[in-house]
Amino acid sequence: MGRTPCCDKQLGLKRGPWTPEEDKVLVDYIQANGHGSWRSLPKLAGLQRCGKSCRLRWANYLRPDIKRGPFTEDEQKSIIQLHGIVGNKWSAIAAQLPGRTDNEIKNFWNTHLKKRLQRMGINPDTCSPSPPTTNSSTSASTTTSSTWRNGRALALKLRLASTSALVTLAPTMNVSMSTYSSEYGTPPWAKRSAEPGRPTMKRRRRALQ
DNA sequence: AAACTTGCCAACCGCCCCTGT
DNA sequence: GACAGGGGCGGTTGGCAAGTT
Repeated sequence: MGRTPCCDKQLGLKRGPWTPEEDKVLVDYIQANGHGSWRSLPKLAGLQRCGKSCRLRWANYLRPDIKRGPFTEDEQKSIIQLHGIVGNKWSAIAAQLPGRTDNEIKNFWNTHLKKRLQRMGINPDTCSPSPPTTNSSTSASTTTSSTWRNGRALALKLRLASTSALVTLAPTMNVSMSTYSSEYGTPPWAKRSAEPGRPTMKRRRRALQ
């Protein structure tokens, strides 16, 4: 229904890593004109990229308000707590961490936090102590890819359920509604989506080049 | 020093939702 | 109400650097 073929399928569009020249073209264009329609942006800016790629590059890397550098202890705690509540809703988590991108948080979770929790004997999916993997589908925090296949539907449900959802989910993480609100402000599911364009940590490899 | 393995992360892919017609 | 276009999201992948053998 209404789904268009990915713009990436167009012939002649460049893919892969962005060059500094492309970055500059994109930044200059957006700063001068705003991004407007992402689909038409590449043509207007003179980029051989699809709009989706431009949006991702801007959101994850080029935006000026991106916070670079390692995650602080507080940020890590926040990620763990929020993940226990909303699961793999990276955009919702990112919305609570100014300057961090969903992609960055997702990568950090998968490469650092998940392993750390596992080493501590904590199930990263449920944030509960060393649960025997029972495949219980009743846990709202069960975040395997299959369970969260329709993650956006869940996000919608959370938004609709509003506070009651938090009341249901919070016990998993020992986070009460008042605690959550005071610490993080508006719950992520109360927002339509994450704040667009939270760019990414600079790439270590590139920095070394 | 070379070969191999592991860790990391930017970018891609495909799905779904929202909005306008 | 149905459809189409566009944007956003989460999962996955590819490639490079660092570490190990």
